[in-house]
This record gives sequence, structure tokens and C-alpha cells, in this order.
Amino acid sequence: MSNEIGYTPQAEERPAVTVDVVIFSLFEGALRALLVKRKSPPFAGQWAIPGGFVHLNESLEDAAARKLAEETGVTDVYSEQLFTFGDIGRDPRTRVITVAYFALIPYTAIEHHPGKHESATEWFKFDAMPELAFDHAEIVDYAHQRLRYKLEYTAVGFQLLPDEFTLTQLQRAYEIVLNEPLDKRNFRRKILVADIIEETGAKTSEGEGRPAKLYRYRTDSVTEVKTRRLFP
Amino acid sequence: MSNEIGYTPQAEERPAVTVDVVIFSLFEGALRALLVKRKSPPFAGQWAIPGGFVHLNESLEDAAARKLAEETGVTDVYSEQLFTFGDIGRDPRTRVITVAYFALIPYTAIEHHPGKHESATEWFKFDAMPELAFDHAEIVDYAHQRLRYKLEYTAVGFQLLPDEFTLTQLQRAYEIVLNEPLDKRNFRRKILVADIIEETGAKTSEGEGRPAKLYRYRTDSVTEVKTRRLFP
DNA sequence: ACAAAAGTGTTGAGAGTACACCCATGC
DNA sequence: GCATGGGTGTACTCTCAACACTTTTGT
Repeated sequence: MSNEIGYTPQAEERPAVTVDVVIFSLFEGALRALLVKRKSPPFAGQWAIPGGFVHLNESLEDAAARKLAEETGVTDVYSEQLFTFGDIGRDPRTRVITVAYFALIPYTAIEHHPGKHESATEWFKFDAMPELAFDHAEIVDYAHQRLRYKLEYTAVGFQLLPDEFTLTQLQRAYEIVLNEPLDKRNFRRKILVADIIEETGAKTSEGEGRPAKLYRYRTDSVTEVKTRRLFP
Repeated sequence: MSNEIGYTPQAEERPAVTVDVVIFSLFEGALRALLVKRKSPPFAGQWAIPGGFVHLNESLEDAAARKLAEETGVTDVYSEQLFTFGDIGRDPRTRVITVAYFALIPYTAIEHHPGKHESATEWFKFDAMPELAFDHAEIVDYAHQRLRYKLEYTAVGFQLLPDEFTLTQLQRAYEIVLNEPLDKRNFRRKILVADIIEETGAKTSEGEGRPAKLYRYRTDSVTEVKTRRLFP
């Protein structure tokens, strides 16, 4: 019986396992995700999130990092496991279970927006997503929801910004992801009291108006801070 | 090339996929998890969390529900995907990727504490866990942490209680899972103001002292309530 | 001097926390 | 009548949210 403990199923009974990565970045006033255009069936010509099969000699995190590097050229960026999608019919070829990840990369780390990889890639705003292959629309929606949620309670938002940034840039980033305007004085007080950023000592030189102080994210600060709980 | 989009790997390149379920219940003053004693190698004779291979014709949720029913006899209980563990050496036989779930069952739903299934099962308190097979200690720790976290911000805690309960029972459940004493008046006010439970109209008849009002969880209430956010 | 963006405090409302006594029932 | 657990209110503190003007720079 295949459900008995200790039994190893033969290879032909095994599902295929892939990783898919929702890659977020923030530039030109919008939160965007990187999509690739599929060259082969099924869904040839349709957009999909980057992904591929997990090799037997790499961990899931390694597979996700490999896909990320292949599509964007970046390494050492924030990424996190999102959810595993395994419904029976999600891939018409065969049973495929996919472990979805999401990654945050600062726009300053993106080398060439047109993909240097052979496949066509493009950054899409969330309000202008094309139709997606497989169940990737569901995966992207879930990742977007999770990003907004995480941003409210943790400090991962800084992973979308360059190493040095102004408080106005930071506030804009929050406003874009949370999709609501924020009060400047309250925002600044709250961020500064949280003690997660520090001044670099430098100021912006370009741009109009009064130069702004530059800040950096304090990596020694706790990224996940406790908020007030609901229950009980 | 195996990382090319559209390529389907041959069966012998595929990892095996299992589901493992951390099953929580609350009785005799402690939060407990159900473990099964392994009969076959590897780790024969050691305790492990219930799990098994995912069939090709069932979804991940179905596989988790099947395992849960096999070990406890219960169906229709709260369960949720936890995390997918896929490190290379986690199973010495072959590459095995496991999708971990956690489930909450009320003690009133447990039929016979000694497993009716052929395998030996036992409920263990968290401060008296035996050594576990594979990376199951890590999975159990992660599930425990996630349960405490979820309990503070959502109403899933009610899934550990019978359909009707008193406020004192509810407070005890929270105190056990959160591992801290709570103020009776503040607890009651907070729970009642949240508007997630309602009186059944009945009272307890057995037990010493003044009879207590019975409450039930309002299934029409929103289970995930918004708490005050940290940023910004 | 003026346009453009940076920077800065106070007040009122709501929520959280700490804390002690009376009530209903069984024996 | 007493032991046992159920049930109830208030005062203080702290955090959040709303809100407008001054400062620094480039042109």
C-alpha cells in the first residue's frame, strides 16, 4: 500500500516539482513583478512567472535563488517561501507541484530592464497584468497580498529600496505598496521611533528644492518587531 | 537542458513528495501534538509526525486530510499549509520534499486516545517531546511557533475547543497556548467586544461552584481581524 | 524673490492595563 | 454556612491620528 510508512514510491508515481518566483521591484512610481514570455507549449506565447524544475542535488531555496539569478542577474536578495500549489490539473502535461517564492529587489540592482537572458522578460504593474499561464495569476495575487501584509508588520520594505534613501522616498514606497496616502509627520516620527534606520550623514545633491538627509537601514535592528496583539 | 521552460523531466529525476501533518489538541491542561511510532526503517522505532506520500490523483489538501482521518478518525477540522521542507539530506533513502500542514482538533472529537489505526500513536506535551525522526523536530517547532502567532491575531483558537464552552475554559486555552496568565476582566471584555462569540443561552450543569454561561463561536464573524499595524 | 521639496510639535480621542469584590450553586 | 468557581467597573497611562507652518536650496 502506498500510504504505509516506510514505503518509497517508484519514480513513475512521483509528481514533478518546480519552483516559481514572484519577483517584485519598485520603480517609476509603481510596484512591479517580473514576467517571462513562454516559448514552448503549453501556454506558448503567454506570460508566466519565472520558474523551473527542482534539481535533485539542490535545495528548494537554492532552486529559487538559481531562477532569480538566471532571470535578473542578481544574487543575495531577500526571498521567502510563499506557498506550495499542488492542485491536480494545474499543469496540463503531468502532475506538477510548485513551491512558490517571492523576492524583493531594489531597482538599483536591476542591470538591464530588457532581459539579458534569451527569454523575453518584462516588468508589469499590478493594475496592468496580462493573462498568465497555469495558475500563475493566483500565485501573483497571493504574493501581492502577502507583501502588503508583511510590509505593515515587518521591515522587509527596505529590501525594495537602494542602500541609501531619503525619508520621502521611503514614504513614497510605503504609499505605493499600501496604496494609500500617509501623513508626513506621523510617518517620520513612527519610522524614527522604531529605530530601524540611521542617518548616513550625507545629503542628496541633485533634484530641486532643499537637499534631504540620507538614511540607511540598520541591519542590526530586529526586522520583525512585535506589534500589539488582538487576542486576547 | 533541464532548466529550460517547457521541458518535462523524466520520472527518475523527480523527487518524492510527501505531506506531514502536525496535529494539535488541547486537553488535560496542556497543548499536545499527535505522534506515531515508526515501524520501518529508516528511524524504525522512533516517533514521527503523521505523514505519507502524495498520490497523483489527490491535491495536497486532500492528502493532508486523508492522513488526518487515518490517524485520528476526524474529518472537517481546521488545517492549514505550514511550510515545505526540501533540504537534500532530510530523508536518507532518497530525495523527499515534504509539504507540512498543521491541524487543530478539539479534544471532544478525539475518539480513542490510543490509536485505533494499527500504528502506535500518542499525544505528547511540548515540554516532553521525544526525539523525532527526520527533520520532524524542526517541523514541530515551526508549527508550534506559528500556532502561537496565529492565535494572537486570528480566531483560530476556537478550533481547539468544543462547540460550546465557557469563558473560563476559553481563557485557560489562551493561557496554555500563550504560556502566560491573563487578567480575567480584561480578557472577558476584549473577547466580548470583539464580537466573535455569542451566548447559547444554556449554562453548565456539572462541576462545582456557580454555573457558567455557555458560548459558541460565531461562524459568521470575520476570523481574521485587523489589528493595529506597526508600519508606518 | 520665488518655486520646490525638507523638516518640525501639539492636542484630543481611544485602547490597554491594573486592580478587588459580590454572586450563584452544591454539599 | 462555607467552599468553589462565575461574574462585574473604574481610573490611569499610553499610543494614534489629525493638522500647518518654517527652512533650505536652486534659479
